[in-house]
Amino acid sequence: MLTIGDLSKRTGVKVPTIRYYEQMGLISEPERSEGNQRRYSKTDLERLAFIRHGRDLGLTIDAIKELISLSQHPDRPCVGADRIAKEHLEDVRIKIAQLKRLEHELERIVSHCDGHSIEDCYVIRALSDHGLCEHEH
Amino acid sequence: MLTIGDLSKRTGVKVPTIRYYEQMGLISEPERSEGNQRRYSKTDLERLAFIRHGRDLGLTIDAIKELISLSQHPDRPCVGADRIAKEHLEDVRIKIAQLKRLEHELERIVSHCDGHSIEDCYVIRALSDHGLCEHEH
DNA sequence: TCCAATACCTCTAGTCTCTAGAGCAATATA
DNA sequence: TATATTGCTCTAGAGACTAGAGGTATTGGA
Repeated sequence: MLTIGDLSKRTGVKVPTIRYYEQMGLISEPERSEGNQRRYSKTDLERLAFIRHGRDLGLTIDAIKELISLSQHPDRPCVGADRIAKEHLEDVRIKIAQLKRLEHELERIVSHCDGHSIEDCYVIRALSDHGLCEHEH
Repeated sequence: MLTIGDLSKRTGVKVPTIRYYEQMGLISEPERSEGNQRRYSKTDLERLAFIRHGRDLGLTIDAIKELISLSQHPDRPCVGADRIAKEHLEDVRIKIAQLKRLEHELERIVSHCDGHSIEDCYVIRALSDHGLCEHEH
């Protein structure tokens, strides 16, 4: 039996976050000690590690909830889980593309800056005038 | 004189968002019509376009505030503005690198999925067992 | 065994950047 | 003039936590 602090240390999920996950229905309400403190089993530890891992990969709470519910029906085909992962992959790729355009734009802006007065500052001017940008964004 | 709706159409910033920016002190309180409706000048339009542009580039409200206050002292050197842009560029690069690792991980997870039962689903297994990942994350 | 330190409890509110809705007033158009 | 559209304020909600107040349990050392 682990205390919430133990669980936190082992998974790297902060204590208030664990309670938050419980509230959101991601983990079930654990047993309690006589003094009303949460006591966790090894199963709870695994579940939380799963959640942590999903969050690290950028999945939303809802996506993780769905995966958990899928994983509780081991007989069904796993197309659902596959779909969630694929959709997320697509989102990640779009985000990368966006950020790359942004990187480009910022590089251009920064490289034009000569460090003199604000009046001529390319950073300020570029922000004021979209026309100075290379791409739409 | 522009109404808030005109301003919204011209800048692409939604009406409630404009009011929110006013509340946050990003734009000054505009004049009002006799019936208490906001009326904006061309200067307000430029300021809002500046903010919009900054937000599109991913700058925080605070960073934009700082840039605005810098731009109001045109005699000072622009190292401040330059620093803000450079720091942000660095953040963007870090984010891109993170997302790329993630993309890689997700690709691997998805490609292993055979579409059969959950029991053998690589998506679920990968989330349950960090050891199946290639990198730390 | 007692005391202090630490960890835990609940509850509320705050973070950030908006977005949505209720209920009502002003303005524009036919 | 009647109606449609747009505007107003205020409050609450989104997502995923985080922080703090005020109090209780548990643990380790003297």
